[in-house]
Amino acid sequence: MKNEKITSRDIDFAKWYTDVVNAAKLASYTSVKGCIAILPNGYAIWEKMQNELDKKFKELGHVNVQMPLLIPEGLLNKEKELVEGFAPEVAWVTMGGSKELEERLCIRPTSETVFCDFYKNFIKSYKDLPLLYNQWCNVLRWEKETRPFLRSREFLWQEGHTIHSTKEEAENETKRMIEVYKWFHHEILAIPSIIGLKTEKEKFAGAEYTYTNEALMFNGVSLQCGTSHYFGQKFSKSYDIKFTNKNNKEEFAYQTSWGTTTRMIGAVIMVHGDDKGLVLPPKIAPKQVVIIPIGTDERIIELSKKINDELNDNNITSYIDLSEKTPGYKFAEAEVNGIPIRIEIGSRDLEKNSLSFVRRDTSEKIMININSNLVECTKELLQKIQKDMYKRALKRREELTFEAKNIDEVKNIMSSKSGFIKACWCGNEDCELKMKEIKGLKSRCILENEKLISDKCVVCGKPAKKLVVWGIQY
RNA sequence: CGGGAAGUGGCUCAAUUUGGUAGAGCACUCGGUUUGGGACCGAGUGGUUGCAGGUUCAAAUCCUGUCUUCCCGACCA
Repeated sequence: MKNEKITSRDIDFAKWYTDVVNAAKLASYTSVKGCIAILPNGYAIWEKMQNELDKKFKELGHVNVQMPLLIPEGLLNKEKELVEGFAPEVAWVTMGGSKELEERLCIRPTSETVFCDFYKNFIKSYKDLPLLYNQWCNVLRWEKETRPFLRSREFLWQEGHTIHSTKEEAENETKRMIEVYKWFHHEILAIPSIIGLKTEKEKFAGAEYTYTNEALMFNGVSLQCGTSHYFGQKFSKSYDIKFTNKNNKEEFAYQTSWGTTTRMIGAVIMVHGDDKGLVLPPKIAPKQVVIIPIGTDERIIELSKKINDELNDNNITSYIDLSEKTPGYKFAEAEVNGIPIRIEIGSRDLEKNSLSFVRRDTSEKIMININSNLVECTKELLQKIQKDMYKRALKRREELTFEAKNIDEVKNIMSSKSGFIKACWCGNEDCELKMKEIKGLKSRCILENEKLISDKCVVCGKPAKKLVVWGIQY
C-alpha cells in the first residue's frame, strides 16, 4: 500500500512534495522556468477555492473587475516604496512588434498602480465611495528559485482593491478581509492559520501596515497564506486620488488591498498529504466520492450507477471508476488523487447487504447497510472528515509550536525541531535582524491579542512590547 | 546570484570511465485470460540522447557555451 512513485514524507519532504504534485497530476513543468501548467486535477481544486472565496466576497459587497496586464513605467514609478520593493522581480515589455516602445511596460507583479490610476479620475465625491473591487488574474514576478504552486513566476490569484472615504472604514475592511482568509483556511481548507501583523521590515512595500495569515506545514515550515494591507492615504497621495467629503472639502482617499493565490494548493498538499499522496478536504475536493465496482457482475454495475446518480442529485460530487484496471490499481489511484471517500461495491458486500466506505484521511473502512439513507451517511461522513482533518492539523501545529525566553532557547529549539517559535520582542529592528541571523529563521508575524510570555525581549533583554511568531521560511 | 548534483522514448534508469549499429523495465496500442490492494501471456508503437557550437573517419560518450530541474546558501508579500 506504499506508493512506489512517492518518496516518503518523513525521509525527504521536498522530494515528497514534488512527487505528490506529479503523481496527482496537479501541474507539470513547461519550457519557461517558473511557469507551470496547471493540469485539470489542479485547476479543478483552484476553481473550488475560487468559488468559495468569490461567493464570500460577493456576500460582503465586492464586485469583480478586470484591469490591464501591462503597466507603463511612469505610472509604476509614482509610488517609491512599491517600486523599490518590486523592482528586482519585475519583467518588462520593451518591444511592440519589431518597434522599440517609447516607454517600456511592466507586466503586473500586483495591480495597486493600475487601480490607483483608474480611481484617480473615477472618484469625485464621498458619494462615490466605497468601491469594493476585486480581480481574479495572473501576475508575474521574476523569482530566482521556483517551486510548483509555492513559488512560481507566473501565478493565479485574486487581488482585492478597495477605496474608502474614511480611515476607520478602510481599517475595518483590512481587518475584515484577513478574517475572511482565516475563515477560508479554517472552514474550507481545514488549515488552522493564525493572524498577525507583519513587522515594519516585512510588511508590503507601500503599506501602512500588513496583516498576514501564517500556517504551519506538516514538516514544521511556515507558509504565508494570505495578506491584507492598509494603505491609508499613501497611495492616494502618490497618485492624487481625491474626493470631496461631506464638509465640501477635498480629501485624499483611504485604500486597502488583499490577496491570496494558487499557493494554497501547495499548502493543502503540505498540511494534509501523506505517503500515499494527496488528501483533499471534502469542501475543495472536485470529486468527493469515487465508486469502485469490483468484478463485472451486471448487478454490481447497476447498483454503482444508481448510487452514483443519487449522490450527484444531492449535491455530492461522485464518479464511478469503470476503467479496465484492477481494483487495487483503482484504490491506489483514488488515494493518490486525494478523493475523500471511496465506496467499494463487490459481491462480498452484496451478500452481506452492505457497502464498504473507505476514508482517505484515516484509511478507516466503514460498512454501511445498503438500505440506509446513503446520501445522509455520505454527507455526514464528509463533514466528519473535514472536521477531523482540521483537528489533526491543529494538533500538529500545537505540537510544533514552541516558546523561547532567550536566544539560546531559540537556538536549542532550532537545532532539533522545526515549527513556530513564540518569543517576545522589544520592537527594535536590530533585535529582529539578530534573530534572522539564525539560519532559516524569519519573523512571521506579531500576535496582537495574546499575553506576552515574558517581560523581556528574547534578544536584548530590554522590556518586551510584542509577542512575535517566528518560523522557518518556505 | 554563489556552491553542488542531474538532463538518454511519457516515467525510472543502462550504455559515458576506455568515442564505434541507443537498450531494459514501467506506461501506451492490439488480442486473450483476469478482477477485494498498483494482474498475467503474446504481439506491437514510440528516441536525430535538453539545446547550440566545436574536435573526430566516427560523438549519448570528449571540449565550449547555454537552458531546465533538484539540493544548500543569498534574495524574496
